[in-house]
Amino acid sequence: MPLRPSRARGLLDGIPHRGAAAAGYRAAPECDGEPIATYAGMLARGERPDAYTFPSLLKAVARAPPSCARGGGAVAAAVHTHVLKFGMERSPHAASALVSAYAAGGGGASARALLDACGCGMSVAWNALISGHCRGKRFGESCLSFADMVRDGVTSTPVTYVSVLSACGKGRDLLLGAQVHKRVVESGVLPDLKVENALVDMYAECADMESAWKVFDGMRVRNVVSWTSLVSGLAGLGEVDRAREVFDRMPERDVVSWTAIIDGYVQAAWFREALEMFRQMQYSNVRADEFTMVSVITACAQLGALEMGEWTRVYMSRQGIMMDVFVGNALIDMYSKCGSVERALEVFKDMHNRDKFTWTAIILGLAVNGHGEEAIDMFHRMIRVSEAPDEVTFIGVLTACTHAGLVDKGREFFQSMIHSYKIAPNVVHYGCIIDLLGRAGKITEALETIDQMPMAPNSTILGSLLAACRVHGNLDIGELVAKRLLELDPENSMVYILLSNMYAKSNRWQDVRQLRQAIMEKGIKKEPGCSLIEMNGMIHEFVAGDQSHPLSKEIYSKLENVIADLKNVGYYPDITEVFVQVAEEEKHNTIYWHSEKLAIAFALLRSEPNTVIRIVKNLRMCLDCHNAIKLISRLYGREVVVRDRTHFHHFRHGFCSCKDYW
DNA sequence: GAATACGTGA
Repeated sequence: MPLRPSRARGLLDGIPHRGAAAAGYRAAPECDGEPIATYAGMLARGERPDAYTFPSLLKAVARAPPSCARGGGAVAAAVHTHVLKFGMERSPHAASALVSAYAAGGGGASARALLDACGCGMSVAWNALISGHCRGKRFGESCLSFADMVRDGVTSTPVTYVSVLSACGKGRDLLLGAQVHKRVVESGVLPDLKVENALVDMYAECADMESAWKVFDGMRVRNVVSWTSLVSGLAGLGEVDRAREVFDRMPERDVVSWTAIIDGYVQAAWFREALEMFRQMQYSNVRADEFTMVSVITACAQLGALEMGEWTRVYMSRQGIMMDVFVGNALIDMYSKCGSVERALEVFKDMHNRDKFTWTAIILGLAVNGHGEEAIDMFHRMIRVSEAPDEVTFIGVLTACTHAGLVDKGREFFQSMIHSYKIAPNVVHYGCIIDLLGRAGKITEALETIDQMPMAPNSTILGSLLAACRVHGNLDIGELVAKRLLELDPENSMVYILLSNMYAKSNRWQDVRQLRQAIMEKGIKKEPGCSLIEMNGMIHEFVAGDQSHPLSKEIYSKLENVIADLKNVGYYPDITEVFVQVAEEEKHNTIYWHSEKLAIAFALLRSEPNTVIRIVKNLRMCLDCHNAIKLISRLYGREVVVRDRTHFHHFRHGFCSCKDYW
């Protein structure tokens, strides 16, 4: 095992002769470069570091951006060089810190070698190994290290238990967690607040709430951490209501508890509740931090709440909250999901540290907003800076090919993903390929691909092929796909809508009637359409036919005027996708009152002229709304962005970015 | 004064 650090890259090279800044280490704004500069200054003054210097230095560089040193524990190695230079390798303090840093940075072998060599303060060094692996997200390694420690007969301390329990929880290893619990009880370290908290958290992370409560109830002393573990455990199980009850019962709440409940709402897709909790948090005198803001920005993204998303940046600068890589990534995603690629790109360009999430977010953002070629360029840039793409990155790349109509390129990327990057395609990747082929009109090939997939197609895949059949007028395969789709998902009202649309297009009115009959008989209900629009920081929700908005009267009369205007330029309502069994005239009303039309009427009433109208819809847009909005964008000179369940529609000058394919 | 518990992103 190498005890000498292998090629340490950059981080502390040149110290003490030059300052830290000249040493190839340029602290990014969110990265605290202070301790390194301090260390450099110390050496420059001829002072010798002592046993405590290196642990604090390592703590500081643990937060260094990955671009400074990547993999294999290079950061640890850089510091290791200095430790050796000053002959401090026998210091248990320095050695333990190094073990931890090596393990965290992926230098498991070096960490182990160092541990075996240092021999003193055994428990602490083992603890460092276990927790280091945990910090590096290698939970299995962490657990194995604990097993080795036990086998070597090294005494476990409370810190050992806390570290290994944390690894069990994060690695979802309930079996080992329960075994450690037994040892904890036998060891006699209880009662110990931190160990008990680690137990509660381990059980909560492993979704065993019963055991978590049992430990919690048995605790003589509890603190905010004990409570927060329960809150996040419940939230993680999707039981956000119960999480909220526990949250409300907590004797005190800190920023972590608040973030846990806010994020719980986000994970449960209760985005408005998440924002409401954030509002309450501001009243509670607990300051938000980067973690909180990531959840808040995510909620804004999902709601399409661009104004509020923008406001978070003002808020963060006022509150002194750093824009770290997590926040930056969340912002990129938020702008993308609000249909504002330009702003997403601005954030991307301003980011000093980027990781694979950053690249993936911008690739996806460009791709779904119809900038396929630029997305592919980004992918190549990502490869050039040696950031390794993963399966999500390829979803972005394949989506980009779909949007740019690059069938062959998409196929190439799919192959290179499998063979060069050794990523096994999942059902989503196949979905992209089906979409790619379907969109290009290669319906037969798409169907063949579905049948050759190593997994069963889901309703998304079949649905995308059905949509392709509609656009390309392939009724034969369309009927086939619809049948398979209904076997999979009998309540799927979209199937009937698309199929009926195709029948109508081929003048098969008898089939249209039969389809309608079938729907009536089966009692299939269409999920109500719902559109969100943000206005002056408020999120307004419209459901089809909904009259609950305070300005309802004005909105409906505005809508009537708009429809009259549209009819003057040749609009005629398209009711081929209307399924309720009512008179023709009422069918017209049904589509006039679709939620996105109400939202647009509201926007035309209340928003500033020339501003972009942004709507988020829960379902696929209907044909009629798509036609109507194209005309509205031309007639009123307004840009409209609609994000529906699967696509972005950027309407400008009478055209839609989806080129009528969705 | 080394190792330790709760909440982040595509």
